[in-house]
Amino acid sequence: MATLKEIAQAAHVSMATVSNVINGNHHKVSSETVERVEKLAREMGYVPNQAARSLAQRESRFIAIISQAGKGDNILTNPYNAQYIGALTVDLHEKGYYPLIRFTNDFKDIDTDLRGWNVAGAIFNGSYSRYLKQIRSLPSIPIVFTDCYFRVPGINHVGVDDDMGGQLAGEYLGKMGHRKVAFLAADLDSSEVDQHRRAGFEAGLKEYDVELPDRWTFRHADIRPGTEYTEALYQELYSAMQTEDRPTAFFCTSDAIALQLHRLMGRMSLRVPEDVSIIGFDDLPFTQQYSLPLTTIHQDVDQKAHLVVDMLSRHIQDKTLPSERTVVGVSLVERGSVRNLGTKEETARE
Amino acid sequence: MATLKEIAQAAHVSMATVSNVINGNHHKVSSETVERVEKLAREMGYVPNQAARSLAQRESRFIAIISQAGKGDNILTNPYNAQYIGALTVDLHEKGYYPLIRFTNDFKDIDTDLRGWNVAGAIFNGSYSRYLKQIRSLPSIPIVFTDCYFRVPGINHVGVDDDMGGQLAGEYLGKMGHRKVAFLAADLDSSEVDQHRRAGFEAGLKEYDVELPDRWTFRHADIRPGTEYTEALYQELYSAMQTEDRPTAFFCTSDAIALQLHRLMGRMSLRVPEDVSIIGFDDLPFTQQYSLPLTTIHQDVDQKAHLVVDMLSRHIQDKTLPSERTVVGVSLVERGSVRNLGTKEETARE
DNA sequence: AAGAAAAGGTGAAGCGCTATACCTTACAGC
DNA sequence: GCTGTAAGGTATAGCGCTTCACCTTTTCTT
Repeated sequence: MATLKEIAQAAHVSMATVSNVINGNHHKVSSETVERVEKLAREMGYVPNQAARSLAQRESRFIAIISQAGKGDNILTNPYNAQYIGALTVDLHEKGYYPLIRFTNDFKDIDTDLRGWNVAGAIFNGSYSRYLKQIRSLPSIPIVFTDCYFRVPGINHVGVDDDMGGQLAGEYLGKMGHRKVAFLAADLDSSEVDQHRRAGFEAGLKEYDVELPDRWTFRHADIRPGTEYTEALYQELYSAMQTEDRPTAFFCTSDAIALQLHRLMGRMSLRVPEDVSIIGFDDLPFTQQYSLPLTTIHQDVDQKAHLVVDMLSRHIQDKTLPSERTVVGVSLVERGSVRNLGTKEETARE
Repeated sequence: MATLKEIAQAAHVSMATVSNVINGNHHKVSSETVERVEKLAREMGYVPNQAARSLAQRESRFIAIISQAGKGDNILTNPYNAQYIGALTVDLHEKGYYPLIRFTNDFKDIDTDLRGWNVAGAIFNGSYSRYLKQIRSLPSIPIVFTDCYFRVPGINHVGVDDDMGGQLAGEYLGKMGHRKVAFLAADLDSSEVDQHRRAGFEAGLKEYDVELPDRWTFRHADIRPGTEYTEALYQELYSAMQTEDRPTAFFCTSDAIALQLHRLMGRMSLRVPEDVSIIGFDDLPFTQQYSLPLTTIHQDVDQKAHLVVDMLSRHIQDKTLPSERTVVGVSLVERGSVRNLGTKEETARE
């Protein structure tokens, strides 16, 4: 509860000097004074008042983390978001920042947070392109966008090579002899990420002359069990799987969806990979605990968080830095959820 | 970027009046003035500066969420924490508060956060009892403790009926004819929650004259795959399961651990529930996606978060309120991971 | 030896808001 | 007509910190 003023009085120096000591501007202060002030501050249990500091500096140590969600939605139920936001939080703390977390789609909320708290920077996760004009009108703080595909210059972006991920999945299924494949996304219509994964998937399949038919593109999966969306998906899948002409493999845009699919297939008494193959996307630590050894596209979420925080903090420190774009690579992790149907070449070789 | 002062000038009223309008103290202002000021504020895009407000009021709209973790640990990897902290965040936003999230075990960090930001309240998750004296010395803000067992009066606490949960598990295994049972916790030595679940478990077993031997109490499970802790656990489990005299059932203190166990059993080619039965704890939405239909003890995490935020906000509004303790009930959810070994009575009935 | 520059320091204006004390007018009650 | 009080409003002193302009003394440079 001691204030900077009290420290100054006790140390017989000015507030300016104490401020310099506390903030590490030691070049302005003799080392004896530094020591004396630091000792006193420690003894008196001094903790700087962040509100006062933010007010005086017109900038806080907050970084806004904005993630898409409806009002009242708990997006941390999704393990990808949890892992990613947790990693961001850890990295931010290490750089002396605090995460200001807001799960919303409402631009008014975002605006109020960003301006009200004088945040030092912001991280936008998801497809916020429709708010582009409004985001541009914000006070000019550094922003890093992730999980989105803006088509404008001058923004910082950390992306994942979604096209390549899709392509790897497509090529792999092709190589394993699958010619009738399906695609399953959480929200294909509004997620640019999902769209790119699909495009890459089609490209990968094309190398093996496989087409992805529209009727086997499932656009709206819900990862929670027992919701109406999940039931609707089940019905859709059920009718697709009951015909003789049915897909032999599914590419899902996340592991969470892949596991959901696995469960729904189980309800139809279809086994993975014996009856149907599944390939996922993400390869989160938690997924690996599942009994199903899921073949999936690996992305390094922790590294992504690292890059985001690093990029952002550099742009906060030097506002003249030109905008940057980084893409995190992906790789295929072969486990056991895709069956090898054999092809002419493949079987010949073995 | 407009300030309150500018609104005041534009509306030809004092700053005090604008402040009253913005903060809803309408009883001091005529309704025409209210309308005029609100209109102007909207037009000028006014957003209150939270730092200035916190400074003037000596209290911010932040609620600190303190959760146990080592430095650098991403506790949101654990799905229970993710669900719980996500739910807290949503509930706090609905009441106009902001979560100030800190994952740490270091009291200095906690102290700095709480005092530096002038938080309105705090939520401590985990076994912080060793810091009791220091917590008591904090500026007197309302605090709610969860997932812990303090033995002192005067604190607010929202707990889960861990003893009952353990007991239900014990009784159930007893009823299903299991006489050789094991127990698996994440961190039995330092988690009071785990200790209570174990005590309840023993009590439940005792009703069926079953004992929980010490050699079958596994204290340190790691939910991540492939870590050295996990490998160590595997070795321990392996030697326990290779003898003729081996446990037929396990009670795990969380679903995440139960899934880990399931996986490790799979590595030993032991099937659940055919070769070994497993009962978990938590029943999170995400767990239900797992292919193993896990019998588990259900706790309502969302409701818990609700109770915590409600209790805390009441205590913030009225600091004279006496301390409260609430316990959230649990129930057994029977799925299919426990095998019925049959007992004299049971088999007789069927 | 003189001037420049570096080192070490001070004072006080403000950042944007809240809250307290106080002021004015209207009018109800007797 | 006088008082009491409610309604509607104002002026301003902080909250705790940073920062800028400025001041003094010491230490080079040439």
